[in-house]
Amino acid sequence: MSDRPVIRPLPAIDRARQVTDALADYIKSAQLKAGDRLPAERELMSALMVGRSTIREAIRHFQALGVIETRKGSGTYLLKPVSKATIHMPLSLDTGHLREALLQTLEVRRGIECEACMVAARKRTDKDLILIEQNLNEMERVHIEKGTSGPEDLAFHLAIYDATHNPLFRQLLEQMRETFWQFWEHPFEREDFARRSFPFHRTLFNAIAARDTEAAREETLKILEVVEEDIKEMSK
Amino acid sequence: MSDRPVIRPLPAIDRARQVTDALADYIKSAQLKAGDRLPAERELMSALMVGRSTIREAIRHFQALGVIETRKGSGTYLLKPVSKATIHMPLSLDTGHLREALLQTLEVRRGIECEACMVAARKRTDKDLILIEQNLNEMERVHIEKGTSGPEDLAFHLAIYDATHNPLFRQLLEQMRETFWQFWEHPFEREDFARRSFPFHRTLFNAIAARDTEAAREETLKILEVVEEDIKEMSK
DNA sequence: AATGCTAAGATGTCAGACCAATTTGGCGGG
DNA sequence: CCCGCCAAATTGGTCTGACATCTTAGCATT
Repeated sequence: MSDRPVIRPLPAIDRARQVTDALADYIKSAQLKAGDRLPAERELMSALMVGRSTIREAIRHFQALGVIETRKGSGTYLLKPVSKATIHMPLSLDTGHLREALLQTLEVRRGIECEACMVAARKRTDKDLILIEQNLNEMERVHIEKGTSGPEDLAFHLAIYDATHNPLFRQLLEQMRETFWQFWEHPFEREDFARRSFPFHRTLFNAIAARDTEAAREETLKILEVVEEDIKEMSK
Repeated sequence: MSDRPVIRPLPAIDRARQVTDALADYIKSAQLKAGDRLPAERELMSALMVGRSTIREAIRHFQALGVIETRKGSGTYLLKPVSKATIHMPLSLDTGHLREALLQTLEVRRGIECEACMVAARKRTDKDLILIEQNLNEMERVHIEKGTSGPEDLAFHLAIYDATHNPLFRQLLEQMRETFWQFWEHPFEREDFARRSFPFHRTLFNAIAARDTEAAREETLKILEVVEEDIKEMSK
């Protein structure tokens, strides 16, 4: 019984890829931001003229990649904007204990973080420098006031990453932080974690301001050494 | 109306997570290696007592993470052994053009690669050193004989990554290479790509042999500088 | 023994139904 | 008029069954 030729001539290969691409394209074209809600599965289904299971498998794909999140009864939400051209690079880390995973990740982070600060020292514009200093001042203010500074510390480092004018640094380092926040026993939030690294933030800023790449590397290493010691201490 | 208590008492939360965990556990317990075939969907279905769609969504999850691969009509195959405890860290990279992506990635790679070589210089055992030198000798032999050495060059660097005793270095750097091999116009394989970096491989080895971390960093930087110049030249 | 064909088995997709959680809107009481 | 409660609509989660398509292996023919 001839289903006549084809309204949808695409059965060629890989409908799944087509759907993930279509989803990514929609996200891009609709200018969706993190937190925005995506169309319901049944809407996508009729819009793309594919079965619901196909839609769901595409959603699961992005879910695994940390791009979207589903909330039962509510909808699916965007976590990180993507496009069809986005390159996904999933890493799998196998270690015995969490402590080991943390330290190994820190070792890699040391390489990336040092390079980021060196590049920032070389490529930063005056505007970048102003932003970094603002975040540093805010961080120091909060630190002195409350004795600790979680979000402000992060903001300071992110400002440095942005000063590299290479988005990969921010994406990589931010994602590494996030991943371990998931596995961390949140309630810990030790008030004194990495507190000893506090003074090196100002010296790191000075190095970047002076465009002194080697000094920037030195100061970054000092900060990370404190982090390493504290991780070893806490997870003992 | 009592469906009586429960054959499957688990509807609690997250059946999907349960299935991915079950799959990961099976992979671990069955000692599956890369390339091995997993049970058919319908087998898993009856074994775990869940619907086929649930199984498929779990498979799609691992597929997105690069853990398994499905071949229509054949089966699903394991790419990277995992366990329930495996930490997955998906990275998403957004860049404009390929040239830009290559250079930005290289910038990050410089950080990681330098750190890897420095750590290798510090932590390498004598056995690691022997392996590295074997790969170096083979690479030099092929290079002199054929004028180029793609796989042998890779093997040399992988041996260095392994000498760090931190699996993350190998995973990250190998994955970065792989990812761009996908997007590369394969036919390129320019015979002279990075050829000028050839002599620095021996000096890098000497630095690692001498446990001289700073020298290892210097030689690695020289290699990567050649790579950067060649990328700029070729993608012009 | 080599070859070609068929059937079994696998994944890929679609459709329909029901469940459970959330959201929404209307209704009634304050 | 406002607030709170409850029911209906919406939405993701799962199961079942069916069919298509590709792969593989075994069988029969030459």
